[in-house]
Amino acid sequence: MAGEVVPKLSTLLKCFLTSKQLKQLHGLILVHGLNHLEGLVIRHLITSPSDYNQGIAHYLRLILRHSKQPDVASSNSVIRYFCDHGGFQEAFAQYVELQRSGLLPSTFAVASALKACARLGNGNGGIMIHGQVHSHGFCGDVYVETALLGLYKSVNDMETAKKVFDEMSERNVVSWNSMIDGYIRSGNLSIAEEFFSGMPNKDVVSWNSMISGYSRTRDMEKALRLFQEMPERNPTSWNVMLSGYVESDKIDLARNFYNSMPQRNTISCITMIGGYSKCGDIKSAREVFNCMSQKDQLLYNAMITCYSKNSRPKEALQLFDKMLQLKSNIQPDKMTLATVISACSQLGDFTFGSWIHDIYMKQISITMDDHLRTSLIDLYSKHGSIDKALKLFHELHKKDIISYTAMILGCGNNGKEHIAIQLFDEMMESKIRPNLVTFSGILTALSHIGKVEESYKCFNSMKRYGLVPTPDHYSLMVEILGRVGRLEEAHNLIKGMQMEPHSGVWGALLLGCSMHDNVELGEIAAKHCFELESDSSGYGSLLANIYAGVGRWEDAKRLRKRVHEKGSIKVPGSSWMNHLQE
DNA sequence: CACCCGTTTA
Repeated sequence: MAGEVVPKLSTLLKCFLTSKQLKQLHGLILVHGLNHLEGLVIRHLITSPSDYNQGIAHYLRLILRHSKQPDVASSNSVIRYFCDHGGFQEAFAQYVELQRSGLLPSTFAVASALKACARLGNGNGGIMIHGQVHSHGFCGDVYVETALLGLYKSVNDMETAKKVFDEMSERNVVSWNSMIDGYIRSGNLSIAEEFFSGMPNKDVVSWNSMISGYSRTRDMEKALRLFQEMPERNPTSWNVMLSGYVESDKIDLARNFYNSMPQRNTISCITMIGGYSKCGDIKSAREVFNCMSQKDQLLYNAMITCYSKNSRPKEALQLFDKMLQLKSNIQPDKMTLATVISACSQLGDFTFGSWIHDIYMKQISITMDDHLRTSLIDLYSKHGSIDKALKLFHELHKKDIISYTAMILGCGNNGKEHIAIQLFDEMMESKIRPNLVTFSGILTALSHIGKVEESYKCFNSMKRYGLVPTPDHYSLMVEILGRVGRLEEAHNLIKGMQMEPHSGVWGALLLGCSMHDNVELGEIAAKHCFELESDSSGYGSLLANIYAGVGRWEDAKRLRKRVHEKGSIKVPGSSWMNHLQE
């Protein structure tokens, strides 16, 4: 029977089969006891042009795990297939399984597993494989050794990478390029230069890496010189230059360069969108987006992020909607959803945000990761579901500055100030550097519980982290001082500011004055608020309250009338301004 | 086996 089936099966497998059809076919193979044909099915799966996805990965692992005769060749090819298609977790897991069943991996499988570890940041897994490399006698294989070098480079251990490099019996251009990339990423541009000039044969990647090194240090003159000198360019060369201009905030130069490019791919387009997003030019970003005829998921992600980052959550959600409506079968991924959840938080659309968490993620089988958790922490915090947010926070695999900050803010705004302080201390102990947003969060928490001296300590410590307090931080300090009635001190703090205070700073002082019926400083604060803000009705009411509080009913009445009539108070021509300017 | 893009916090 097998004699007949094999040619038929081979013919069949040459056709395009959906993964569902393949599963049915595989079922038939098992039913007829033709287990030796499983290898054929696997080979078809990993060479078929259809996209790699979790389903196929899962299915392949299932076949390998349950096949009667262990098939080393298939296992090895599958590891390589996973790795080449970004399934690093699966590649590593499959390698471990192969190892466990006592089979000998091929050099390609070892190299792939090492690459997978490098990409996953799984240093320990990689080091484990390194040990096995010795016992299997794979040392001397340039692919394996270069992958090993890549592993140490990816965990920022250039010392060991260099050791591997020095001990290699044979080096190829990739080994050299990997070293150059490693030194550039660790900020050792001069060592990278040495390797670059010392290597026997440079290829386009070597040149591109060096250009990206100069781009990173904002040295666009050197980058351009190298770009002009290089013997041949590929699309990456152009894109590296482009991202250099964007990174150094030279958006006009970037645009010129973009226009002069011989060909533009999705990456060029995403880079431009990112550049425009950074300088708030949403319109130009959208134009670039629209120009691209073939839009993929990454492009959508970039544009949705642009909207979200620039406080346009409505547009972000609209574009997300459009992305889903398309017939072109673009699936959102973790990154899309993290951004969309952030847009929901900004809008206060808790219903949609939690629907994504509770239902949609399961529907499209997207698993939770730390980025998603962080955006959900923010969503739940803003909705007041602080316990849910805390639960997510404790489920994080790696707490970073963003997640700590989101949680500190959430606690500070939901009556859990002491947890906020605790988290802040915990964060400092784990040597995570706070940023400006973190300080906004912790100062908010301290403000709510009236901790003046702690706030000062906190505020003054910003310098130590190379942070310059923004007007928002001054606002918080003024609010804290104002709350306890230290208004003169708050005023002095504002006067000592190195930058122009915005209306929020004076507004905080005005609020403090209204709580303590301080007319004198209240008028000064109000005056600044009216100058800085076109809609001053809120400030006007506050000042009116102060007048009323000290019994100046006429002034209060007159001011309230103006607020009521105009909704805003123009500085010149106000009858009571004369009084203020005395 | 190497180079370029997109994820989360006020």
